[in-house]
Amino acid sequence: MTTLPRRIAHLDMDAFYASVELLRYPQLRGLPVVIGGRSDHKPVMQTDGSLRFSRLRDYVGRGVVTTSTYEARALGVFSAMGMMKAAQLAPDAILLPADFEAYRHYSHLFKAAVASITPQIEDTGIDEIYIDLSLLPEDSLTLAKRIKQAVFVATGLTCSIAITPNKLLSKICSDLEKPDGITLLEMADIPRRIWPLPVRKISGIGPKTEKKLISLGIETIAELAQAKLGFLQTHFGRNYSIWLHEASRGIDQRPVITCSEPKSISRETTFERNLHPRIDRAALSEALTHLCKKIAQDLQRKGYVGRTIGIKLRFEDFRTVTRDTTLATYIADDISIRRAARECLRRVPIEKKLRLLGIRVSTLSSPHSLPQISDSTQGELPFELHEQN
DNA sequence: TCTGGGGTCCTAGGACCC
DNA sequence: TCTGGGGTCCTAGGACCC
Repeated sequence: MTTLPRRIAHLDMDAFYASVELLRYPQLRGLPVVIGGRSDHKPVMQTDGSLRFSRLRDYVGRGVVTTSTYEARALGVFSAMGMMKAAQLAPDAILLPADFEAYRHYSHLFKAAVASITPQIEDTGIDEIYIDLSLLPEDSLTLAKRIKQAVFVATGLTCSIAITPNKLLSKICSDLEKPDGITLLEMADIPRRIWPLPVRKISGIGPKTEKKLISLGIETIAELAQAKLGFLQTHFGRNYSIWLHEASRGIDQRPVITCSEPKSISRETTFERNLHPRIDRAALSEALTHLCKKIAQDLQRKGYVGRTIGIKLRFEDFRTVTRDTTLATYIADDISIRRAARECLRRVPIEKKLRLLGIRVSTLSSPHSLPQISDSTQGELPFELHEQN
């Protein structure tokens, strides 16, 4: 029996957060708009009933750009850029705070629209999914158009879709015709369409690896494909080298994963100003308490308990340290989380000011799916034996 | 340009067990 | 005991993704 080539789609919403904001504020269409920063720059209603929007030039403080419209991108403003730099490049751009509740709402809408066509969907983020189309009868172009139409009808938003034999290629290709694009690609197209691209276009090659590859004289995916596996292995780990070698040839056997459980739940906060471990002790303690309460709510809302509690600290020089501890029992309440986090904190020597504090809960389990204890030991082991106080 | 917040996966060493 | 080898769990850090 021969196996048919797979047909995997990657669907990526176009400038998702910014586009959702434009649905709400259509008067901003065509203008450079930037989403990000703190949430104290919401539009203000004027006495004449019109809205007054903040401008990027008015922004002061920490924060990065979350998303920008294509008009703002044309001015050089991209995701993850510091707000202060963005303000220099586009001082007149409209500034809006991120509204994740609204984005999650539209995320549900577009995913439900695709699910009405096929349930073979892998969730990979708020604004993107993979879809396994292998078993559908229609040709790829018809499917791409149908999916885009369903998404537009459900949300009023456009997306870009690529359909190729695997996730790696579709992920690269959904970006090639943005916005509102359709890209179809087969293995035979790789030399012409994939190899000329810079290595960074491969999802999994980040800034560090890109820099290292360039220093080795490898800038394009074609040059990566020409590199001998043995050569790569002298500069990268064994597994990563094999992956680089295969990725450059468009090889990727990963399946579309239609359901998965979270591995960790975390909350972190960057302070408005760096906090001194002793002088600002009260503020730090308050931040810790707040994070623990939030994460306890998250766990409860999502129906998880966890037994590994970790902290993350970032110092003013940006050095980051983590500590975690695994308990004998699963917990989900803020008091227990805080107690474990405090123990972790005591193991870090803090000699610099702090800019970030984070809390993470991992080794998760759903309370109803906890390993059952046999009747004879119920109520004895392991829960009470190791109860922490 | 001093760089957010929520995640995943990988590596590597040590403890501990058989 | 001058010594083995595999498996699992725990911890810390790093790269990467959206």
